[in-house]
Amino acid sequence: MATETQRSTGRRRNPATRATILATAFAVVAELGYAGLTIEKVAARAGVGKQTIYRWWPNKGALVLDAVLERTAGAGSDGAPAELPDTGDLEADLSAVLVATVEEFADPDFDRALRGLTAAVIEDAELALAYRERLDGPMRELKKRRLRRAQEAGQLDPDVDLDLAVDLVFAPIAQRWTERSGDLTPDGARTVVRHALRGLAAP
Amino acid sequence: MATETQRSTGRRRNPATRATILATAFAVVAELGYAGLTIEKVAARAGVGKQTIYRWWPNKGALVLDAVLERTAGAGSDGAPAELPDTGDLEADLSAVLVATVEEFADPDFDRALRGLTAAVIEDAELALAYRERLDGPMRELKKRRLRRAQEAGQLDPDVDLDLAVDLVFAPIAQRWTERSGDLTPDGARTVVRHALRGLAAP
Amino acid sequence: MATETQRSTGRRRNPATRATILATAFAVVAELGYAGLTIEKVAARAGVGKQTIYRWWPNKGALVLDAVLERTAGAGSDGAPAELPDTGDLEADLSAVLVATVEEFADPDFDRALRGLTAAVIEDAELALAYRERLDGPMRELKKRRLRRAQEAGQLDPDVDLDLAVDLVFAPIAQRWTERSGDLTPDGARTVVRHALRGLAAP
Amino acid sequence: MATETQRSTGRRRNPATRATILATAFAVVAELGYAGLTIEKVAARAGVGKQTIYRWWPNKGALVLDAVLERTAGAGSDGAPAELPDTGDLEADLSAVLVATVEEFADPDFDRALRGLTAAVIEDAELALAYRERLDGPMRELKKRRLRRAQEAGQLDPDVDLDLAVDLVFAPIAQRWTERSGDLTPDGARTVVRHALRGLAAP
DNA sequence: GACTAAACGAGACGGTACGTCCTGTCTTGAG
DNA sequence: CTCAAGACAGGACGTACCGTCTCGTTTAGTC
Repeated sequence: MATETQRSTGRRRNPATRATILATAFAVVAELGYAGLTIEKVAARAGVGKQTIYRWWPNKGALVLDAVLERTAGAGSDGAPAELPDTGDLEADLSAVLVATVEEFADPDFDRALRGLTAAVIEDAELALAYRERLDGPMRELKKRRLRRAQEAGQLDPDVDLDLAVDLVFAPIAQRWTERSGDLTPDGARTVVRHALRGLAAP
Repeated sequence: MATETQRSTGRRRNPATRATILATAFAVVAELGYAGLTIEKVAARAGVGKQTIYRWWPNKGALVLDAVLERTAGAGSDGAPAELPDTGDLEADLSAVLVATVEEFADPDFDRALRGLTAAVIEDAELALAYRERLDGPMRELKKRRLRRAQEAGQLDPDVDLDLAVDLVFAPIAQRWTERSGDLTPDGARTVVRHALRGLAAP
Repeated sequence: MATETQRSTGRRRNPATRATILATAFAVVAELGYAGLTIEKVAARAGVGKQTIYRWWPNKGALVLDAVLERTAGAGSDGAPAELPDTGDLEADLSAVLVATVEEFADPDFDRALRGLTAAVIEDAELALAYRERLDGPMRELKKRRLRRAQEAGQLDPDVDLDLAVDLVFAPIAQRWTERSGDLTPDGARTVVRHALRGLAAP
Repeated sequence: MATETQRSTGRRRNPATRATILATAFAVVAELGYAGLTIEKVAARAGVGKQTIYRWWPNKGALVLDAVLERTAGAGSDGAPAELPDTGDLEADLSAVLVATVEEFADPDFDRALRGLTAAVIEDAELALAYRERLDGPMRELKKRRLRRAQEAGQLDPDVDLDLAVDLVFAPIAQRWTERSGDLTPDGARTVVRHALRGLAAP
């Protein structure tokens, strides 16, 4: 569902159709949630035959993953941002990123769509792999890059594993979102970053 | 779905039926996952009419929550453990708890059942509330109680919010589980605890 | 469902309950038809337990038969009329009876209730027997009595079978009702009687 | 349920499926009666999805009507007989037709199927209309045609309405069948015809 | 007056069927 | 070869009733 190979002959895949389907899928999952999303509904709303969806996506999860990817990639003018901010102040930079995330969660459409995708990912190991490779992975790479620079600057414990560092900084807020538990505010985010970084600081 | 008020007359609810349904629901979600769980399947396997399930649980999510609760409550002899270990060594105590969690995740049945419940919780706000009150809440209370004692003993920053502390210690491992990302090993758990506590320590 | 033997001891059957159930059953079948009639609905509307209905009637058909019987019996002041009119003018007398029948069919409640009963009777041989014995039979006896007097007075072919005579006079209108085919008017009824009697007259 | 308009595109209705469903429906109603007929049972026995039945028939009644029609139409090699017998002897001709009807009633399958249809027709006014137009109507037309020739030949009262004539001849036997009352024998049929014709004869 | 037994309301229960929705596949004609 | 349309077998949904089964209460009789 990631890279479709080019067919040699016959009518080619219509990119506009692909875009319509993904936009419709996003809209449906945003409105009705993952459980309420149906291939038939997407096909009907997109004015597309069911087969056209089944031809290119193996299941709901793959479709929603692509739909969310298409939307997040389209956010920046030229796709995803190439780099996290680096002002030299690590705490401020990470706080800014986390605050941005919190603000994204505040958009009901994005919230519901991402909840749908996450629900699918939890149960479907194969989809989880795709999710990590195509959505979470690139973002995590950016985070690690920023943290590596901090580590090289001596702001972080040189022995700490960067994946652990990412988890410590970002997981608490993510979990509050999934479980709708703690407060999901900019201030809450900043407090998390402060303590997480204290735990990762050079001893 | 928790406390049903007593009806004045008529035949009473059969507790054995309730237990059978919950046990069957757990088995089904453990075997087929949340998406593969069907009220019809549970009814058929439990030898019960569908209406008997719909009479007492409004949807799949509520049923699975009760099924998981019934199972975890039944784990200890007298229900849930009243208190987290307190040897005086905070890091060791929390590590023990997190390692136990990691080991629970290793049980495929428990893993799939909990994944099912979590998937439902992510999408259903009402269920999320019940989940927090009945499953997550009591456990979090225990954790906070242990941390409060440490805080009073001067082992933790006296200004830190205990909910934040819980999140910082436990969220990273939880997220690794949902996203099947980082390693879910006892050693990984211990490393998380070490750095999280360093971030929460008295300055 | 007809004659219940007296039990030696214990609480007796409440006749008011019986009446309420039958009245409710009639109302329900009049409103919703036989297919829409439900023991549960009757029980609920009558404010009665389902078991109380099942205790005394084996099925919907028996209940509806009793309900219709109760209603038709209650029509006359002292129950069913003991005799058909006998003015000496056979054609006029039979026309009067048939016109009365046509007018009964015009009452929507009675129409629907009787349709319900008839639908049940067509499929249920046992109920058909009870229907003949308790509803159709007595009425047919009255008709035959009137025709016998006419036959003895030489107004009818002495060789004609009286059951055949009843069928010839009354079946055409009955069939128009069941099939909603020909016109169900007093004039139509009178025309049927005229030709039927011509076919039964002494040669 | 009679004439489906042609759709512009998409897969066409499979006529073999239609035939299988109708044959199965006839078999089921013949075996279990109308009350015992279930869309689910028909679907299962026919190896067909329920939706395929609901797509083309709005309810049990319409299905059974089509099933009976398909069967009776398929009786003759080229469908229904185009004309009633006409030997010049009206009484003999009508007797032959009625005797044939009585013999059809003797076939248990046909009897139960037709009882099912009739039960549905009694309660459902819309179905009754379809029944008259598609089953009863054509047959009645044939009967009227035969009677009209007799009327023109001076064998019948020139003033008598032909619909009344049909009712007088055929309703008595039909009613005996529905109510399982009088005898349903060839001799009984002949006696009915004799007296009915006497009542319709030229004065 | 206490005891016994059935009638009665209420409603849980194992089932069956309803009519609808969706799945994933297949077929048809148009492009 | 793609695509929109839509038929198809299958299966689950959540609801409505079925007829049976407790329950606790009420009402007669019998002792």
